[in-house]
Amino acid sequence: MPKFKDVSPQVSFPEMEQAILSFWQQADIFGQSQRQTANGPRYVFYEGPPTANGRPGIHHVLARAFKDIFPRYKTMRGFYVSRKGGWDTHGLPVELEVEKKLGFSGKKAIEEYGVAPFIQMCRQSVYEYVDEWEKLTARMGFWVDLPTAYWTLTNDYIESLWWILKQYWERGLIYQGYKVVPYCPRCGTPLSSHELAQGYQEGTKDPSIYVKFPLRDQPGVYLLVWTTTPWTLPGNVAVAVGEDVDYVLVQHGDDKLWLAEALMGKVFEEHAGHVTVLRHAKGRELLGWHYRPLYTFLPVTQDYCYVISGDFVSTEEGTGLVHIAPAFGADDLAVGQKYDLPTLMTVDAQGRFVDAATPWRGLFVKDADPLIQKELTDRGLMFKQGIYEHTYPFCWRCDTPLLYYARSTWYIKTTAFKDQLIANNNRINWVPEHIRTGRFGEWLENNIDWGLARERYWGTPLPFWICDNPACGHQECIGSVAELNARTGRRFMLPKYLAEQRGEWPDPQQEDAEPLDLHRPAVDAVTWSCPQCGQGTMRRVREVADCWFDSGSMPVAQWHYPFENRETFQEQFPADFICEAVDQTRGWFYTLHAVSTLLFDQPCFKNVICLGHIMAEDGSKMSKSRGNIVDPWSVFDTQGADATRWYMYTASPPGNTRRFSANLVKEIVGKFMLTLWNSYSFFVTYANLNDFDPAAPAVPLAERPVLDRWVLARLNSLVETVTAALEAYDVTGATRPIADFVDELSNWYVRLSRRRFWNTGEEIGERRNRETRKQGNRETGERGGEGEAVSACLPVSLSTDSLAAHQTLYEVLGTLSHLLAPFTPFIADAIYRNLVCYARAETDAATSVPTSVHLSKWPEPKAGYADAQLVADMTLAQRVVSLGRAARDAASLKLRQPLAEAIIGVPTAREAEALLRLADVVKEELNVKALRTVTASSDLVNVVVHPLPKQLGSKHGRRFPAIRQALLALDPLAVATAVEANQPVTVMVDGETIQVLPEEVEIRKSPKPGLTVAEEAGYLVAITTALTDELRWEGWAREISRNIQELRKRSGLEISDRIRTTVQAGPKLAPVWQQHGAGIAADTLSVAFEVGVIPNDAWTTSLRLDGEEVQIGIKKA
RNA sequence: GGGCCUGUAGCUCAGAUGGUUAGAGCACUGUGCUGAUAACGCAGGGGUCAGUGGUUCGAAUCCACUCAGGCCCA
Repeated sequence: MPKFKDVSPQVSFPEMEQAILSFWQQADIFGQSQRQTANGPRYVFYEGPPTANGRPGIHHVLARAFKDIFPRYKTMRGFYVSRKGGWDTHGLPVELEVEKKLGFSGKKAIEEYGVAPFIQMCRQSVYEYVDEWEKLTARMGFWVDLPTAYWTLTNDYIESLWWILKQYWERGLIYQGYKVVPYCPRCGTPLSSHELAQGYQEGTKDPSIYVKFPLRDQPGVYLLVWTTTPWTLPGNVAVAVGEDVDYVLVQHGDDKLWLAEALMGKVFEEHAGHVTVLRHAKGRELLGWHYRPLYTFLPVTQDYCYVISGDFVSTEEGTGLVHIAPAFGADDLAVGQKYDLPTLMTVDAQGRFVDAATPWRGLFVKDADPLIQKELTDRGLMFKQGIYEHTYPFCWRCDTPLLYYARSTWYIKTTAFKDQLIANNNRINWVPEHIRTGRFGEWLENNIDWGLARERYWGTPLPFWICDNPACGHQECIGSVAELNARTGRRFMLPKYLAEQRGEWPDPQQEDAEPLDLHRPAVDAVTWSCPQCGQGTMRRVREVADCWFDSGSMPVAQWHYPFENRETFQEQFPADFICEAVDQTRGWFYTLHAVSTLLFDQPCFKNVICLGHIMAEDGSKMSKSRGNIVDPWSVFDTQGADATRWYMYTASPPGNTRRFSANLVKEIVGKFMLTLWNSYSFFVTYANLNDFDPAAPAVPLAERPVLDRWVLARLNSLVETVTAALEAYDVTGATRPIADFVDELSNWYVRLSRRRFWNTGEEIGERRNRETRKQGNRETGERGGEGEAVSACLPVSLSTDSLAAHQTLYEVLGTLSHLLAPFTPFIADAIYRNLVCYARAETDAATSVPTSVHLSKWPEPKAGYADAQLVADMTLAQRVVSLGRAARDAASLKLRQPLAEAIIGVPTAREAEALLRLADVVKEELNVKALRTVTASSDLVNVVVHPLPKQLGSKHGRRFPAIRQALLALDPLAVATAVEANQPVTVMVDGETIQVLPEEVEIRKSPKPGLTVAEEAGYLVAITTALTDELRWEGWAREISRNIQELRKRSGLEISDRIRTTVQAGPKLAPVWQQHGAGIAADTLSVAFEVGVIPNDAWTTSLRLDGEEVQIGIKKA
């Protein structure tokens, strides 16, 4: 007879996981799972590429844990899921890391060092932690195809990006415009947001000036405008107001001034009493009013200098009228683009006024501030001036105040696709849902063109070449190496990634070809003479692409589309599922969406899980400086990867931030992992003892006891629930029910069914089993006695009842292993491989059972198992049992002592009936001989009428309190009797007759004094406390059994060891031996049970029962 | 400064479309059960449901504002 591998309840999950890992590796289970589904329908997952120039942290484990679920699940449903890995390699963080290593600060140092060696170091730095990433990925059981991963730095990848840009270029979607960046005039370089964050200084003093802008068509009327940067005024092109802000026109001296009403007090604090309000107006009434430009240094062709609307206008400070200079502010530039206003570049790259700004030409802008203030005062346009203290950014290197400053740059015209972006977004299933209209939707609504260029080194070079003849300026976009060859007449060849890595390029096959790395500086050296003017040279622009463009293009570029893999690309686009943390909404999620919408007018992904961030256990941010980082390895090594994953799935909904610590994972081990493991270990122990054969014919469902049918009904609805939740990408909805099920499996099903597993073919457990067995047989009889046929072919050692128990638990555990496979892939496979593979492989090599749960099929619900009524009834039984235990506890009656009767009161007759159907379970659990339900009129209980607010309140609204009063005023017993008879009750309210239906009130029974009861919300259980001798004897027998078991355990006996038992006690105990001796012997595997003198070499124990000393001795038989 | 999210017991989290006694687990105390369990049961302490105001017969739940934390954009 086949046996399962023995399973100890003591388990080290990390060790178990290591064993499973090496099995997966050696049998290539991941590969097999893909090969066996190769012809299946496609399920597409995109890996959001991490950057491997840092160590993976616990937040990466979070994302990878969620990513892993759906590919595994879909594979089990027969889909082919390719799961190409990916690495993000370009970008400023990499450069900064290398700068730090080299001790550099700033682009000047890089240029002096040399761009070529610099990017070589960048290239090396991105591989630095790849090993560690790969190890962690494998250890946590995230199945992703890393050997074929895409790398954004490969020439193939870059060529695909060039192709995309060329598509955009040809459709006129790429243009040169301005972008406002924080800029250090001394270093001559824009600062990244990282750098910016380092240099904020509080208490910075700047001028605060209020300037009068004269209205063109209303002499003597001015817009009062406030600014802290006088030097930006020559760049002014508009004044913004808030449409819904209240403005006033006030008379001040000879001037009429417009400003926000809310700011009058502040602005006129020195002039209180000298101001008269002439007019009120909403901001929108001012829109379009023109004013006379303060300065006209630069030529302007379009309409400008009028009042526009800006949603950024506040009435916190200033005047509520905001000076707009698109060259010197991001809001300004955005609103300037919206209104097609000119961008007046009055300042040069060193922060000095340009020549056209004649009064201040060549002057550093900050130095010009006082001169401008004086000039405005002289012209009578200065209303007042002062000093303003605020927090302002400075250059972290040289401490120079930064200027917000428009730089020429390249844009992708995403705004032209705003409607499509929004429409496509509405086709995406976002988890959590609010992201679609909230964070992401808002972002799309306020879409601005994508600033594509970065003035850096390590990135995808923009493939734009411009003729250096200023008179010509011819521009071209190159979309492939072939095009580059056509332009230059050279024969460039792109080194392939692997060859690149090994230094094996150029390819000896193509010796005449010229290897070209598409990165800077090599690509910068590729020039040709201008086909347009014939005089200039076509030179590449110096910028590289925003690295978000790299990753956002991965659906195309990971396949080197369209140069290769055209079919694969078609098959693998769009993605069914992606998953990253919320910070990616404006990052990867957006760039994927934008690239795809502009290129194909299609959403790039159909379902997306957007994860919240991980916090430390105390809710603070995890950071190196706080020293509260949790190392994933430390958790994997102590608690295991399954438990870590399970914690992440169940702790909180995916979109929420979640706290994390090894302690919280430990809780999962105790509560979930071990509970499951021990149910499994329990099964294996007894299945082996009893020579259970999984291949034996199944006991028909109808013949299985109610407990079996209950757990199978629960299992069936669990399969439905988990499947439906996974289809909806609801991870919490899939996992929490599994956790609940495991708890009930262990603490209800297994606990109540234990004795059925003790049946080893002798009369073991006979006595205790009688009731359960009887029930099973009774039902068999009712349904036509099929049990006979089944019993006939059973191994002699297993009764039908015991076989049913084994088969039921076997099926439950097997199905559970499948349901758990996507979530906790290790324990799932450990259970599966032992229960399903191990025994079969020995006996029946021909049976083709998949060798891993990850190669097997997702379970289907079995309609025949469904039994909602039974599940509901059992819930009621559990509630009653819980109350019954409380009642016993209150009476200090040990559970081991059988009692005569439990009296149960429930609110409805329907529930009373259900309870009687489950009487055996309840009696067993409460250790009582009989069960009785009581009605409202019973003299054991008082009844309280509880009008149900939900029903009555929603029906009668404001009259509910009066109806409630009226109901409570009636005789409760009369109401209760009516309700139990399903009759309505009539009450009078305000002279009106109102019928209250039975379902609109609840009858709560509460105990009359003197009973040992427990009561909750109208459910009550009372226990009779009187003991007869018979009951007492039975209780003693159980006490003795328990002591013998304890002694067996203490003596180191195996569970299956037989013993010889001798007991020694006074005559008071004689009836116990007479009536229960056989039972005690059976329970304790005693082949001999004697009353007499205890042998010297026996293990012994003693106890007192009702003052009587009982000596017990056992020996191994 | 703006947008989105979060705030319920010491800790982690549940609390359909509002319904009158706000729940579970961990931890703590007592007690019971157990030849599967590192478990489990029962009982106990522990809550101004972040705050204020509103809507309603009725608010943890809906609305407004405020406070705190997170993320993104300025």
